[in-house]
Amino acid sequence: MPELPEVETIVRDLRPVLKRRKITGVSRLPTKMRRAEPIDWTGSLVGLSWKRVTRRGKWIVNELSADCHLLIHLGMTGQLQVQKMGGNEIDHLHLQIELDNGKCLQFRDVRRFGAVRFLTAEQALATYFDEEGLGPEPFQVDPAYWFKRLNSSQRNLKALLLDQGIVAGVGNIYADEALFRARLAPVLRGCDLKPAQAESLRLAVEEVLQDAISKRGSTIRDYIGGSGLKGGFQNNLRVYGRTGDPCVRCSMPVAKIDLAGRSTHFCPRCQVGNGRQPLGSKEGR
DNA sequence: ACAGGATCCTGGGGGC
DNA sequence: TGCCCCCAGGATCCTG
Repeated sequence: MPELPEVETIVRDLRPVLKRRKITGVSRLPTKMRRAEPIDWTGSLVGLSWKRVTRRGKWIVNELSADCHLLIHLGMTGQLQVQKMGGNEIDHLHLQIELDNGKCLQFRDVRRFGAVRFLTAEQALATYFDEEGLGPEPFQVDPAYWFKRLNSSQRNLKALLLDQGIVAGVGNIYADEALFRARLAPVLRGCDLKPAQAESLRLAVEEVLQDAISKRGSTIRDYIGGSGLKGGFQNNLRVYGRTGDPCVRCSMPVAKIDLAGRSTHFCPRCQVGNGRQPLGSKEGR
């Protein structure tokens, strides 16, 4: 389930491989993808070449010539790799872009929760994400903005972290991990946050994402990097997927609840809820 | 405004 | 062995 660190890893892997490559053909079209745009993919893409590969939130941004952009969202099971042409047949291949060096960029997505968008020069990228309501990058969050966005909401912290309009790129794994690092209970409401707690959460989000990037992300199930390598951060997760294991700080068993429609892992003892106590913890006020 | 559920989608795993 | 059911969760939509 790729979140920001996994997407960043893929972007870094693909960047040198796609640099200046020209598109010579499109041999698999994303027609089975959900929300697939009914455009002429071959006519739009063939002849264009890569300028840069970047990332915005969980989106992979391919900057192409003629000011066009190919945006790819991996959803939950998306994989993006460059392979040699004529390899083994691959299941769930939804986009195959042939390159001028005998290789191809393959977008595979078993569950089709991902998305592919093509933007022409007229559909400027500069305004696209703003219009989509995507929030700031986690490493560029203004502390005043952060406190205001959180503190003006009655929603719980888990839901706020998952909201891509507040901060882009955080998913279920790193939301739980950031809350653990900040010692804040996921059920705590934004409006209950004190400024210092909001700030420690902001820093925890930055820190956990940075740590995960340095380990090439977490491979829980399907994720592989752009070079086919698995991530290494799954071994550093402190609460996600560790239900019942002793908390690394206080040895209380890690709890799992359903929150904001997602499985949510936390330590009931050392993640404080400012009075909002989920499972009989004695912490907080 | 917010919570919660349903939806999309498939493969893996547990239980029987 | 085989079958059924549940689970995973990114984003979006709908309802209460």
